[in-house]
Amino acid sequence: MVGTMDRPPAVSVCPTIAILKKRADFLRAARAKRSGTTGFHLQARERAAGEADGIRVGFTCSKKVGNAVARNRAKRRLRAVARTVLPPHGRDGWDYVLIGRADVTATLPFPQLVADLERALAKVHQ
RNA sequence: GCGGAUGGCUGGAUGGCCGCGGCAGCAAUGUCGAGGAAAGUCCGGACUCCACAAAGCACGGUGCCGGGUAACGCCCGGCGGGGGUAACCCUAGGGAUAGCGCCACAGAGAUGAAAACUACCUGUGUCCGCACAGGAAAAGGUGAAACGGUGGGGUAAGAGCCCACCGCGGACGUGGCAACACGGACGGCACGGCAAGCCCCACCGGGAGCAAUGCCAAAUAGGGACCGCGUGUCACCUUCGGGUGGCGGGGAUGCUUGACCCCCAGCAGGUCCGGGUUGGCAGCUAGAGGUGCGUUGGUAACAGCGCAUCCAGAUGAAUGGUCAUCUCAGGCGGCUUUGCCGCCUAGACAGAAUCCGGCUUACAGGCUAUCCGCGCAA
Repeated sequence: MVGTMDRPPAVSVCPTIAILKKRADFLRAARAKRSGTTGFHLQARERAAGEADGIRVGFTCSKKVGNAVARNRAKRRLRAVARTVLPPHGRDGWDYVLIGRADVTATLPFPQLVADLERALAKVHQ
């Protein structure tokens, strides 16, 4: 099992991770870089100076994902993936938005989701 | 044992590692954290704001009877009707002499009855084929329904014309709180169905909803346009400023009438446009509370009392992610074959959003109680 448990200790590299709550932030992120994977979509944006500190992340699961149970489950898995991957791989000063997809976000093996996010981050950071 | 009927319960378990929200705490930490339907948003309430004398009309809902409840369209018990061998199930089930409307097709005729054709009887005529007049409403044919049915008497032929039984209506009596049930003098039989077509009757109902509502902060404007009312009148008092009363006008959130009340030079009210915020706090979770046990009343729903116990409050929205083991169901394989082991797959419906009581709908699998029919055994 690769991505599961042996993460580096979240000390030096790890800035605080905040949750996006404002609709405006989501809209701004949607106009920036994006990258699709099998399990989800990633949107990422480097904030202007002085906007906020740390890494910020938001999650979106529309009605297309399914009923309330399916949406919640997809969102929770995305949250778990973000918590695993972002501390080592995310960049300070960026906003990330993870968008769930119908069926696959809830059913794909967890290690694959982790690998997907790592790859997608590398892509948008270019 | 097989088949069936009606309820009730459950809705995977345990443990690592990593997390989230509320509360308490300086902190460490502690503690609590989705459902039987949280769902659909279909009823009923609590709560909040607005409106509110009252009456009438309109509109909407409910609709056998009795009870339960904060209330209900819910629940319990009973009655009528229908289905089933039975357990049991289904049932919008007030009024058709208040009125209107409808009853297709077929049929002569579809609702106060009227009776055409074939057929029946009598009379007259007759070219012996039948025609005309009258009687009758039994038989035939249509239809879901044709104004009682069967048998007998009776008659020219017939007919409730008469009689018996059945059906129908039914004064009255008995039982029941009632719906209703049972009996039934009498009536020769008239009085069809549809009210889930309008309607009538009885009862109930003000409107909008937690994005209700209240407070705070910030920011911008410190606005523009339009509408509506309008400088009443009389009497009395007066310190001459004004005050009181009557008349008149205006004001009622479905409409009309309208008691009381309020207003009638205030610089206020209403509508629209433009601009800003789309933040925080309260409401916000303990209430007609749930559950269990006991007890009292009641057939029951339920109510009273006692004890114990439990009680999420998020707001881009917490209550989880992942791994393992076990459990349960199915499949495959193996073996030491009433069983055991291994591997694989599957574990439903579904996520609180102010809170309660219901209803409806969805649901893998499992457990359980009572009852009925058949078969076998005794």
